[in-house]
Amino acid sequence: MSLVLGGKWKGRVSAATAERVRAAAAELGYRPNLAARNLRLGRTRTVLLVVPALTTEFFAGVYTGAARVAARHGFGVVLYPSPEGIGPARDPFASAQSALDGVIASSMAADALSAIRGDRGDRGDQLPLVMLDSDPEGPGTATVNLDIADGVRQVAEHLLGLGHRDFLHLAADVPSWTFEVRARELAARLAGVPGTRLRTVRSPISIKGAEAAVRGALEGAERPTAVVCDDDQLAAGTYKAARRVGLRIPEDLSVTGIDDLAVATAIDPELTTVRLDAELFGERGMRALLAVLEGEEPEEGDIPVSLVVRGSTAAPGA
Amino acid sequence: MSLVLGGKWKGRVSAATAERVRAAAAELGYRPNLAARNLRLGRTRTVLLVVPALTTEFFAGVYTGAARVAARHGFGVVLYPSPEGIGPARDPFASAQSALDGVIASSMAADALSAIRGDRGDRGDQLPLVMLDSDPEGPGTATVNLDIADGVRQVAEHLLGLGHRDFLHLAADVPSWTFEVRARELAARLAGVPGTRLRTVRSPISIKGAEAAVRGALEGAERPTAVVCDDDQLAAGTYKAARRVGLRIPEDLSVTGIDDLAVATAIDPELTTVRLDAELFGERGMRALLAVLEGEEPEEGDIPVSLVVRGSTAAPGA
DNA sequence: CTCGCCAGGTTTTACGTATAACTTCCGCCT
DNA sequence: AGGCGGAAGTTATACGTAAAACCTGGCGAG
Repeated sequence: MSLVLGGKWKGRVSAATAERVRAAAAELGYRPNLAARNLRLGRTRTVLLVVPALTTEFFAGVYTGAARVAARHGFGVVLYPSPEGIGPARDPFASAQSALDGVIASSMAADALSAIRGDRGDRGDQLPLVMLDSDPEGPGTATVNLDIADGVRQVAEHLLGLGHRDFLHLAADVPSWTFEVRARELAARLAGVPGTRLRTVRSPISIKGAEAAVRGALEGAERPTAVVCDDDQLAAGTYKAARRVGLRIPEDLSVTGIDDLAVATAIDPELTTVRLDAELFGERGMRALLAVLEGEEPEEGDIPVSLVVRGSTAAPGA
Repeated sequence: MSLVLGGKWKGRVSAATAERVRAAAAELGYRPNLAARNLRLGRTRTVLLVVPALTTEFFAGVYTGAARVAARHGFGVVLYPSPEGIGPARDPFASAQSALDGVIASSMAADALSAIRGDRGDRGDQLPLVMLDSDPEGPGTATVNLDIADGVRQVAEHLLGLGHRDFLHLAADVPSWTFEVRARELAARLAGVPGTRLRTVRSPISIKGAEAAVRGALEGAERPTAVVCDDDQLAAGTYKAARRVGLRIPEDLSVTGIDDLAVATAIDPELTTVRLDAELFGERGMRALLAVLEGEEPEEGDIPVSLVVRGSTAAPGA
């Protein structure tokens, strides 16, 4: 019976019988029991996606992309949002280990990741692990990254081209490789231009937090002419702070973001930002994991990003 | 061995032996095999959450709340975003049926729901189903609702109190009980006040869509003084349309939303809206499902909502 | 002193699947 | 005609757990 549905009955069962079996299965409404199948096969066709928080469009997009590819291959994707979202579920990774074929994890889920690493360190079992947005030299069977460095370079290029020289980097206060890259790349690109100035302010990723964090830097004569934000939410907070201190965007202050979330076009003026294809990111992550499971080489190369120029950037003092 | 870890070894195994077993299990790094356990017990401690799309903060919050309660009871939550997000995965519900203990479904996931209903109709197996935001008289073992009617009533009250009489209802063009309630309740509340006018415009739930849909209604002398939106995203679109036609908010036009998403405070002025506690919604949904599984009666009563008055509403012609 | 009972421990079975191993039957070649 | 090979079909086994069923030995009561 499993032969027929499994599809590999050539030379084992006659075509007529196969058809009879199919008819009978349909008649009785037969559905294979997943638990039994998983037990027998020793694999579950389920992967774990570890994300920092689901409450952001970005990771919702990553999930959607990963789930789409997964479904195409008969896989399912379960989520492991970081503990602060779910509460103190002790070691859900370890307890679910036998129910997983692999893991995809964002480097932004640092806390969850350390739990995983700890567990894997204790014992020998190596569950395939694909890291997203993470140091290629770091842990993980494979790494899939967005070409954030290129995005930051494009932002710097754009602002320099408009004539800006006094920059403020509104950085996400989250310890993650992807944010290190943004800071490093921005500094590197600006270092080549004489007469530029680059200051940095850190903020948690939220509109309110960014507004509070950046406000002081926008007051007084020493204020920058352009604010480069690690994220669209930080940019939205910058809008609010600018309004508070009486600065017009883009006339008095240029602002850029990264992500191209819905909020980027909800605010006025619409935000110049770097578009990240979250769904493609998820797809690539899942494809990489599938490749690892098949024993193949994962696709190489970072995922390209693109600068979307909107109304929040202009020449300084325009 | 399973006895000790199961916790019900009183009168079966001596305390000393239980301790020895525990020590040995820890030593060997023993982890129970989930597939085998599920097969043996005939239940999986996994529930399916059916949502229209994950790319919205709201359902991300619902998931977070549901997952939190689930984790506390040793349950996991897997997602079934509607097909358009995932692609044509045939009948994932049916195929995963044996791997589920129950289902929580939003009425907004109409397409996915019909698949579920169809499958359940064919056969006798009744998987516990908790409906969210849905007609209490409709299908489902239990129903958990937000008190949207009360929220709409508060919005109407607030605007009437400010002196508004000419209303536009920007309605979500999604066939769902929750949106029917909003329309019905708004009309009912306004029907009691002489001299009021209520028009309706429909729009898909997106900023761009709303901007295009509402723009025409804001031009000309016949324009309303207040726009009541089914959702914060629709409100954000209304902001953009208002700006296009040169209307100031709130001086020329009052706008209200529902949800209290991040976008509500990102836009300027901040949006007067009805706060829905998405996480609590998810928690209640999960608790109801757990109650059903335990054979108990689910908690009664709608979840209260609250009007958050911000800067987008004022007296007409202020 | 013997029987019975019960705490404490060991063996057995079933869950539903996938597949290896085994049986049966028929036709064809030598 | 005998046997041999392969197609078609049948039976057996293992996956790892939970729990029922089944042993065992010691102690108290009659």
